[in-house]
Amino acid sequence: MWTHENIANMKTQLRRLGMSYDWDRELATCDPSYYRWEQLVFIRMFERGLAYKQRSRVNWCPSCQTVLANEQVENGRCWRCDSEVVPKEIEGWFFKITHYAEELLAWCDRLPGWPERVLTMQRNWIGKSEGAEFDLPVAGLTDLAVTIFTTRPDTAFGMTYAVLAPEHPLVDTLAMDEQERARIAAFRQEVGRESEIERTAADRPKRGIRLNARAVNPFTGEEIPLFIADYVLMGYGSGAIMAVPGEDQRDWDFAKQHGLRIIATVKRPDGWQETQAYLGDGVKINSGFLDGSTVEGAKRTAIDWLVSKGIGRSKVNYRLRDWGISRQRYWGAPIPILYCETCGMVPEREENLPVVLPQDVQISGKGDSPLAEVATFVNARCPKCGGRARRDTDTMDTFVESAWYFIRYCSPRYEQGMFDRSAAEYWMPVDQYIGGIEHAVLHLLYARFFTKVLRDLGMIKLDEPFAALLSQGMVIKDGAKMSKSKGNVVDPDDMIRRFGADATRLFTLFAAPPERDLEWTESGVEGASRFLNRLWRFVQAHGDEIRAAGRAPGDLSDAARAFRRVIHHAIARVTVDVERDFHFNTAISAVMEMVNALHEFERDSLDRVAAAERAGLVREAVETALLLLGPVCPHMTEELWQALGHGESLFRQAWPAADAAALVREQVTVVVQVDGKVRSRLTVDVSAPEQAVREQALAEDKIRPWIDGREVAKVVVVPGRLVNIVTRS
RNA sequence: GCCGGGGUGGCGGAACUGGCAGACGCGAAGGUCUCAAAAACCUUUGAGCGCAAGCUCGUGCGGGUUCGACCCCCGCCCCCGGCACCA
Repeated sequence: MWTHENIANMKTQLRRLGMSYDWDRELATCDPSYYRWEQLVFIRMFERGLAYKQRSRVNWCPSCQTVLANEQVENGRCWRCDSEVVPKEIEGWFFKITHYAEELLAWCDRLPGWPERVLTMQRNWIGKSEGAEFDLPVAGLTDLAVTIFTTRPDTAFGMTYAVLAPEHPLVDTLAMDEQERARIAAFRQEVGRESEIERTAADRPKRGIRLNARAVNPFTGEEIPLFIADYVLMGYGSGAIMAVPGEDQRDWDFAKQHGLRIIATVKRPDGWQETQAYLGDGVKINSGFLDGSTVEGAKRTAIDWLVSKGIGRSKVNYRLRDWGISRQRYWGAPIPILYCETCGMVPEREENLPVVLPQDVQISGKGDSPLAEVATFVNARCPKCGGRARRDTDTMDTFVESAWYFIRYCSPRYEQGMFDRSAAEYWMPVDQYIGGIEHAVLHLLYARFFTKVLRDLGMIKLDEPFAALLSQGMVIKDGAKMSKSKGNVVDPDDMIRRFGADATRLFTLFAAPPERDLEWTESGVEGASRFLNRLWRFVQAHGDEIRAAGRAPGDLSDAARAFRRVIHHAIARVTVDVERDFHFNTAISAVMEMVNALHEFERDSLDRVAAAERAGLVREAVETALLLLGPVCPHMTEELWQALGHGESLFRQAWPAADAAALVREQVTVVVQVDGKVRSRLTVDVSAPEQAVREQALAEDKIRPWIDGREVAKVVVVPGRLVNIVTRS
């Protein structure tokens, strides 16, 4: 209900602003007829292991009472409500987006229509790092080893200790007695107490405790101490590291605190002070068989050695984590999985889809899904054996719904499947997608992932959903992003009431190019309104003249020809700006220039231009202005268009084409510079030969004093632009 | 720290492929109309100097390339965004 009311309000507002959407393709993602296909895809993904359930530590928003995906946490806070996120151990569903990490990354180089900053954000988020993984045997325990990941296998000879994440499962095995177990438990508690925000605060002293067990550095055969420390995270790599304090700043800090040995394995540059780790390039030293090679070479040699010994391999790690999609909310598509007492976890049968979100749900706020309270929903029959079964009570992240709606748009009423394949393959990919930058690693990443999943399920031949992306800026008012919580929102209805939809639209497009933030100022809207009023009044005042006017004659006076050039220049400019760059701001300014010139022409031409010529040009200018401005200010332009006696709508007219002949100039102004400084201007025929222009420039009265007594070393002539006279004293 | 984007008048922003920096709009100042105000219209509006013609300076800072640099190159500074004890 609430959702449908919101949709209705939003539609009213969009209509009021005169937005032309194809409402025939409208769809609601909360409609079971939409999300049933999502449930079907979920089942397909489940069958292929792309959707799986796992108990793990997740991000929990205590205010929304739900799990959040990593992408939905910003600086330790919920993207939606800004509350501090806490860790919580919970069972939930995940989509295996990590399976596509490499492809998602690789395609970042094949999306030339996307802004660089969005691609950068996605690359950062995926966070590929290449290195090696290998085992450190635990001293005295032949069958036990700690697997570590490093990007610097070349520094292995400098490994003077190793560190496991506090939560690392091996830690329990390594603990030797009750006393040590107690120390570990105490340390874990200390670390676990901290919030995400505290834990990620920069420059925090590294804490850790030493284990009784020791490991062996396989490169040197030496025994080294083992630690657990808070600076090693279970969620990345293998949750354990080799520590090389000589070449890693974190290890250096920790080693200094605990009095551990530091070995340099790369030759330092001259004058290097041993006050920090050395991260640069250089020749390997103190590194056995790696000595003498470069860092890059040593990395390869070290990996080859690990492989030959059978204890390690090269390894690529990604920062990207699987997409946690379970939500404990009362919206989003239900997860179509049942738990049968005899068959276990079973997906719903396809013919039983959709699993519909029940109505009349009580919100308990207990941290459980509200659906768990609805007996008629929870209790069901096993699709396999018909016995008693329980439904999964989580719903899918609503980002799943938005991850494919654009494909549904291609055939919104299609009932035989998620989409009509031929329609989808005809329309997709989206030629030009538009969205806010805040979705750089949310929606835009999920949509790319989901598209690839659909492709691999054999449903569509499509690698990427969006060929080109325009990421618009935010609306800024009084120095802050416009938002309800900041209380600085502008009510569109209020703007429309006071200035009209056209002026509101005109200002919005005029104030800045779309990819930049838009600074909202009321005086700017007033300015837009002023411009439109001026045009309105002009057309009212000249209506009769325009309606009576014929076409302007072919042979025009100079003044008329100059003005006609402005008209056609505007057409050319607007066409290019809009079609190529979406730079409506410069397009609009070109129309404003043209309209300004129109006022001037009307004022100054009375005694200089013949009446027929004048009326013809005024008509051409006004009609062109209306056509060019039509998409921006549809209401007023259509009304004026009709007022000028046109029976057919403005929006049924062809887009104007610039008359190449009108753009031609017979004469141009050429700047004359002496040593790069503008000293004079010349008006010359466009066809004037270079030599003549040069001579004319040199002969100029204003130029002579600047070159008298100096030797002219060189004269640069740029046809139609400038003459630069270079002198030597 | 790494990666990306930026830095141009009082403000939002223009400047096409290296060729007149500041288009267009806002704001401001002065004027016309008016008893007055609003609206509208006209003029001025990068800084400095000058009666003027005009001159000098000027696109974050310092260098460089070039006849010529907001634009290209090198070295910095600052702002915004992303990532970050990620091994």
